[in-house]
Amino acid sequence: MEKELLTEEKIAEAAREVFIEKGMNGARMQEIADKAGINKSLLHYYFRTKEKLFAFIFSKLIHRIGDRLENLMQEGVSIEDKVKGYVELYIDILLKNPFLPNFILNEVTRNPDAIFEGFAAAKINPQKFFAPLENQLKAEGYNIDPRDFVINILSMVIFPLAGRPILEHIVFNGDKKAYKDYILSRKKSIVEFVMFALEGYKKLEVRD
Amino acid sequence: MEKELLTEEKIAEAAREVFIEKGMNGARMQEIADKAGINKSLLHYYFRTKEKLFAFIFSKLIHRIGDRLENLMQEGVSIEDKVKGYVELYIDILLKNPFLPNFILNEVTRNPDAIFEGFAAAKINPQKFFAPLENQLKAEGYNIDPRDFVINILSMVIFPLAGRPILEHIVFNGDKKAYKDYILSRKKSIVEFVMFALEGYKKLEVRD
DNA sequence: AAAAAGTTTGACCAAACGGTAAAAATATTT
DNA sequence: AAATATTTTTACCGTTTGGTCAAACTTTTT
Repeated sequence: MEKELLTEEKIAEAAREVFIEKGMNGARMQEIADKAGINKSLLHYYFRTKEKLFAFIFSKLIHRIGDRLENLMQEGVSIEDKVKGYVELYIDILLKNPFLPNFILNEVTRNPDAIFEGFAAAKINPQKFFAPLENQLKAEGYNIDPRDFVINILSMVIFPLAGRPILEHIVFNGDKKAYKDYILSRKKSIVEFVMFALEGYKKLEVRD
Repeated sequence: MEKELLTEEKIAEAAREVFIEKGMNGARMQEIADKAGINKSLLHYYFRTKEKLFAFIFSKLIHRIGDRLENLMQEGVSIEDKVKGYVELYIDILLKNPFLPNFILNEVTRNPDAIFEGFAAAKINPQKFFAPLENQLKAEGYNIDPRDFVINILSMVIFPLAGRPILEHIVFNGDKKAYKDYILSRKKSIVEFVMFALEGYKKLEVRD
């Protein structure tokens, strides 16, 4: 009884890799089995269907992301330091997991309902997130919609990594090192760009 | 001879819709045939393989995008007006084609080589694009890396539309109208955000 | 050590898929 | 109108894919 730990973990790790790289549609149960060094039947023994295996992997992934978001909401940290911390953390994570952004964008489009159950289970709560942020922005004199603030930063961090092949080819002529150096340089330049923009919102009258 | 026009166009339109929504892997020849109101064999009569059909559709798409990019590079238009024009044009296009960003991000990851042949054929030339832009930015006193300038704007325009299901659910609690209104409001707010940021770059010393 | 429970394997299946071949229908040329 | 070329349909094929089943092997319980 209860010796299943090793095998199940090998499967989970293999499935995570294949799913993230190929997506639900592109992933093959055979490939996952091979990568885990086991039989395809054994895969169905542990996770009866592909759908169930996928749901399991995705749910774990979302939980990890939810936890990380939570950690970013500590009080007593200035807006600038939050921006800096967020940008650095996520660029590092995404550089190590190049397929993650596309994977999430994809699956969330392919099957929204199933995905959002995962979000709900991970207790990702936007109101707990936006309300304090809005207060802090106002307290530090930045009169910007907190949604714009968050979404603009998210965009500038994630998009260049999600669109890696495009940038790498079109902007950097296939020079992988130049691309990676550029992405790393964005740790500074995004913070700079955001803080310059925020400076402009200091001068604005309070709106509605 | 040469009556093939109608059928071929019906196929192209159906294929475009299915490919953009489901991607190359998710698309089914049968679904394309059904949507075009024809037989599956007839589909293979016009475009022998799925790969060929996909290449044809993708190539047309890239060409249209390349043309639009070209139009945005006219001289004699201020940076602010270029930002404004670009943001408005692309938000409108992407609102009408919700699956386009994810589709391109996806296919470019799935099969880069084939895709970049398409880019090359569409004569998308980054150097012709970045050099004049850098000059104009400097001429107007904005000491910012033109790559940051372009990529940040691209990010802020495309990402919230590529991640529509996520934003719609997490930020707007499934309220589609609230989401769409917000995206439309970004036509102004992105320009504002960018111009505020650019203001900061005016004060910077010229860097290498 | 026998029985029972859990794990792993190999052989196999039905459905879905991309694709083909030849007949049938339609249009074009002579 | 007969012959020719083109377009469309019908029926089918080989592979791939997710999934099953019973047998074999291993571990745990009695």
